[in-house]
Amino acid sequence: MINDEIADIIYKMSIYVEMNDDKSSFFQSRALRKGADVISEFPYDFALPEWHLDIDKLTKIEGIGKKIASYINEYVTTGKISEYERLKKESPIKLEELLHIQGLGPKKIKRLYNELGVTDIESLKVVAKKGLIAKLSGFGEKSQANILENIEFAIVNKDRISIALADNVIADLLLYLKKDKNIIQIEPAGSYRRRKETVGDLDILISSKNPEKTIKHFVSYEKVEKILGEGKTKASVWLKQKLQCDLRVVDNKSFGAALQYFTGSKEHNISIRKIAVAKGYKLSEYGLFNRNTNELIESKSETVLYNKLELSYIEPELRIGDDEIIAAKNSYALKNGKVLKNSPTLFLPKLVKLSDIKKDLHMHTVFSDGKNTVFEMAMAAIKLGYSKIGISDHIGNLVIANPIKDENRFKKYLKTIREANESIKGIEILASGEVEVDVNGNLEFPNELLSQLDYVIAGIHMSTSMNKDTMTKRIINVLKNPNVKILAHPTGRLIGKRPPYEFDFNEVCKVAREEGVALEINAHPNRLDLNSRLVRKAKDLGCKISINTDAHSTDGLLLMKYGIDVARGGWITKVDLFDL
DNA sequence: GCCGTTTTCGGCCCGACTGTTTTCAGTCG
Repeated sequence: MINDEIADIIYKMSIYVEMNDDKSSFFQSRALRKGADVISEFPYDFALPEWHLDIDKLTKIEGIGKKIASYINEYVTTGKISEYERLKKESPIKLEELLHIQGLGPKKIKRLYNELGVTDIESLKVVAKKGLIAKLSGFGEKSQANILENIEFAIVNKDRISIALADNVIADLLLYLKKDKNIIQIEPAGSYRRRKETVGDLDILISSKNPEKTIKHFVSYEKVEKILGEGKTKASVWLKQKLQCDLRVVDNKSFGAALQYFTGSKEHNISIRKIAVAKGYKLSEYGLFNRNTNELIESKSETVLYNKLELSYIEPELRIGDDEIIAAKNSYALKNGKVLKNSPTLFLPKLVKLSDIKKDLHMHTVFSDGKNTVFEMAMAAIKLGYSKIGISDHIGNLVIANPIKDENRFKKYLKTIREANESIKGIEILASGEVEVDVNGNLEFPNELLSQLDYVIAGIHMSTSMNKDTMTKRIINVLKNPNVKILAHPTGRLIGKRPPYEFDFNEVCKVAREEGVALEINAHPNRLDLNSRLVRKAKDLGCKISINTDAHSTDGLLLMKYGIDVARGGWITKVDLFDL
């Protein structure tokens, strides 16, 4: 999303500003940094005209004033922020390069420049090797050695990783951590707990009978490549899986408050803390306190904490600092018989769970590019407790996917599925196909034949870089095909690899609702398409959502949980799901 | 640079850790 690009630039601007020593620069820098945080967590895409063109609307966002609003507008319309270009050009220092080095911030970088002429990693290396850094006041041998060590370390890229990869890393780490018998409670927090599609680092919260021993145990994990910090209550390490992991140990009686605090999002927490303040409380990771007497009110569980603030419990996936808090307020009031002002319509949803899922309508077999047979897929689905699956091999001209292209193969395909359905008990096997959509929005296979299937999934894989209008028409046209019941991975994005294609999402949702076509959440962790934000929008526009794995093997069926994560982030309940 | 039922000037979040000093500034989340 363009928001991340803007946030990144404004964050860098904050650093350039912070290099000035005066007090006003310090606060200016902090405001910029806060703005960058807000932008990166903001749930709507600033590329949408209703956002970046409307300066008044932008400045209503907490933390965004006139200046930052104009930066957003400028970046979306011109692709750059001239103030940033100016700051960068006028600075003799390759700041962005040097900031990658752990332990170097704006202040130290500035002193290294003023006193030793350091402008980039290369010149830093030279003065460090000469031993000049150790001689500076405030620096020392240790600092110099760390800088040299961290220069090598800075080369490693620190990209966000997919939630699926994070799941693997965490599973192994938790297994190890739990060997420490001092641990009372242990829970991953942060964006991992909020089930974001990618995570930048891992946060783990622990309560322990012996915090220091638990920390020692943590940093001794065999997959720790480097200890970044180690204290009495927290430690940070860099894992061999190229991921930072922060561990925090708290007193068991503050576990709930700490879990709430470390789960975030930052924006959500800021809103929650404001409510606390308005009610005469103070909220921190140590608990909810009476603001005047400092008396502890509650800290054991998240639920009671939210309830004390007259909010219903908010599921982590919803904690983005948007309207979930209003919904929680309304839900709480309704449940507790309080008078609701202005007859609100927004309440917290009862989110869909993995155990609610009893079918998967998008999967491939050996008929196209899948690894397993219809029989094997069906058996795997029975194991998962499903009552229904839809076999949906590629049909059309998508050559790389070994598609079904001719009538003979199509008939054989259909016959195989029908026979499997007859012979395999305990599950209903539907015949479908992921049919390629041509540039005009027609299916690449005769409709008379496709109508013999139970339903068709329309899938766009080719000619994806057309302009917005043409793409919108293309999608709408295919939605109007009476055989089509599901639109596969609607935006075509591949996380971190390919941006979504451009089309009018509102218009597509409108037609999808009219035509009774469900929009897919493709549960593959590389796709997660639609994303949570669009799912919420589709739901609000009355569309049904179909969560499918697009499995190409029996193992692929297990990825359903990632689709559920997205659905939950998009406020999806059981009734919003597509039924067939 | 942002914000405001004590507001348009004068405040701005904070706690843990590190490395340096010996009480603290800088960094990080």
